[in-house]
Amino acid sequence: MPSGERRTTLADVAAEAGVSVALASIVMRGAPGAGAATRQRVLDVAGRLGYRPDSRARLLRSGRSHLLGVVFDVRHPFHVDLLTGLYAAADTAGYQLTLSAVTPRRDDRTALAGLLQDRCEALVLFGPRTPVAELAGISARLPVVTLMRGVRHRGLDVVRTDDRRGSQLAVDHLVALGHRRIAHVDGGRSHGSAERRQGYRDAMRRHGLEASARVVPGGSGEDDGARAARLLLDEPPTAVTVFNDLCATGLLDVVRRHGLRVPDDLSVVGYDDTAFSRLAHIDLTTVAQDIDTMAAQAITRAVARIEGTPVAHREVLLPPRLVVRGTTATAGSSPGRRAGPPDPPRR
Amino acid sequence: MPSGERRTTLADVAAEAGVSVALASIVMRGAPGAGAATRQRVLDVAGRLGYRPDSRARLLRSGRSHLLGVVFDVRHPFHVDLLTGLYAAADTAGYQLTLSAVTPRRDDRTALAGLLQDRCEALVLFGPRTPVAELAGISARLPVVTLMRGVRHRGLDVVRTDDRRGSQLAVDHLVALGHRRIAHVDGGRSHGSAERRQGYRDAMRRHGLEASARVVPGGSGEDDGARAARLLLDEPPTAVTVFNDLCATGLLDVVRRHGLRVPDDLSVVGYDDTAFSRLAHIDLTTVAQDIDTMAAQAITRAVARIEGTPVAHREVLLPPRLVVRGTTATAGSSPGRRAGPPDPPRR
DNA sequence: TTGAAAGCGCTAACAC
DNA sequence: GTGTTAGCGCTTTCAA
Repeated sequence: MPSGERRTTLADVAAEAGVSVALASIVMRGAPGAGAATRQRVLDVAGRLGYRPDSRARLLRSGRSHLLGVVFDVRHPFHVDLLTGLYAAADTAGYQLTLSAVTPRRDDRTALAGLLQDRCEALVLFGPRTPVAELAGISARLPVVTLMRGVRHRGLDVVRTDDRRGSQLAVDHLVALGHRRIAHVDGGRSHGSAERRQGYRDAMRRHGLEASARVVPGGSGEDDGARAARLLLDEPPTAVTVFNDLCATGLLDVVRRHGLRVPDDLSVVGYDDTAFSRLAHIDLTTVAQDIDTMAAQAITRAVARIEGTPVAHREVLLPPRLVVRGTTATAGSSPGRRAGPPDPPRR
Repeated sequence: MPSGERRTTLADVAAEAGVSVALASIVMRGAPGAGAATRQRVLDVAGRLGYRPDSRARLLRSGRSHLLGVVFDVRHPFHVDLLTGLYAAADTAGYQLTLSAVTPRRDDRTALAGLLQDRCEALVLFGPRTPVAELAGISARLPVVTLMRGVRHRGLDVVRTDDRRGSQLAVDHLVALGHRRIAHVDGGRSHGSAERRQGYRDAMRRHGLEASARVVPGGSGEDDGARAARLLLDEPPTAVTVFNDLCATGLLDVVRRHGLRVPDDLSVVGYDDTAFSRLAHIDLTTVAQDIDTMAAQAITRAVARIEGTPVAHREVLLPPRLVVRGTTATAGSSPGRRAGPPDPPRR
């Protein structure tokens, strides 16, 4: 019956070990100032009693919480992937993470409010939809680091991938394969959409291909990709860069049903290196964001702000990386599957 | 500069409003026992000062935390999907969730330890790999609800899908389509593997098909599916049920490359209804678990244990549901894509 | 309806 | 080395 006895407190341990609470506290924290024998005895008793320090009481007293609040969206696989690196980085920096999720039924504001009550020392927000004014208001009380969203405000730190550069990498890759008629499927109102489109435009211009540039309305979903494919089909290009991977799979499906072979007739580049892109079945060439560095930078920033370390720039722009898989090939290439190795190692 | 002033406390609000802290506390909690005018005044001051109650201090004093600890694994999309329903259910029950993630670099034990310090009133564990003995030990101190793992222990609550029944649904579906030579790709050491295999065996026997039953070693990854496909290829059945969706995609990829058409030459049923299975490109017939009910049941259980409400059974077994998509068709069917509606209504 | 006082479990000064 | 004292921000008796 769990509700029966009170749980073991530091006082219980101290009493059992025959020392004062303060001394027991010193031992439990691993702080200097306790005899070796005593230390061992207290530790033994604590273990035997199944003692677990109460982090709340501990933090309440010590003022600091060493807690970093994280808001992520369960719908975005990329967010979830980021958590791995974030935990590792926080651990290294000596901080704990407290997670609050955004779900289809739980918005940004709710997720944020929960963290604010938990007395986090800083907030790490994954692609927040919260208005900048609101974020700014919060950042007046505690440091806020924004990931994957280019908010421009002097109180907010931003860590994001250079999406413009990412699109350029995609176009450069296709041009190197001999493509000239390269289209771009837009992301609509999604974050990063404008940057990715601009990167495409820049690259086309740089290659002297502005004349054959073509931007088709798309979006972030599979449906959007399918719709874009139909628009493209009247006068198909030889290659296309797509806003993101999910949209790209929608496009792939439609063009294949219309008899186009990928990559023989059409090369396709996605964006984000979403988990499913790696499936042998999809095997999508895509632009990857450097997840681990993003995570590390976010934590570094947050900690620097908390501890008052000077930080040069408010915004960290990370270089993207092209992951070449099976949906891109040389322009006008003959049928046949590429012979290369499946995937470069990750992580 | 966020580090400047101390944050507003209840004492500040009380002082500013000219009342005692105790009274201010009553107002902030919405507890009865304060005059309407006073109530309004305190609320106004709190709003003006941007006061946020400190949950830690509050919980420390009141003893109860109304906090439910959740351990999930970032690698499992299914876990992430569950969070949505879990937040909703917890909210309804008047509890907060505190999340702790398992990652490739952060194990079950670490995730659990973090929550234990946070003084959760109960734990909800998603497919925990922790040894039963350890879980049992924890459950002596606070209620533990396990999801998606059939631990048998009198102190642990279990909420899971009837995987045996799930495999049977898959086989029944295939038999109804006229298949008789149906194989099963095993999940190896993964959780649920034995149940799913047993369900397959039961169903084959029930249909008088034991003679043509065939279990091929597989696993939970795409590679495992590919390997299984090669084993199957020497004497291919007309249909196959696969341990999970990821394994199924690996199998699909290989059999297609060997010239087999799906579903014309081979029907394939996956398991889990993982997000990518819905992609038009993959369009996998699969067995779905009832995510929302699982979430609701988990919370209901946890809360019942906390509040001492009697609960009939330790284990809740939820019925699975078959989702028919494009990888299954009648045995020996001629080429052509199925014409039916995309997804049938539940059950 | 309101306030004073005690104390949740712990840490941080300081004394011994 | 070790114990004493005070108090983090809040809720909770209990008395006024």
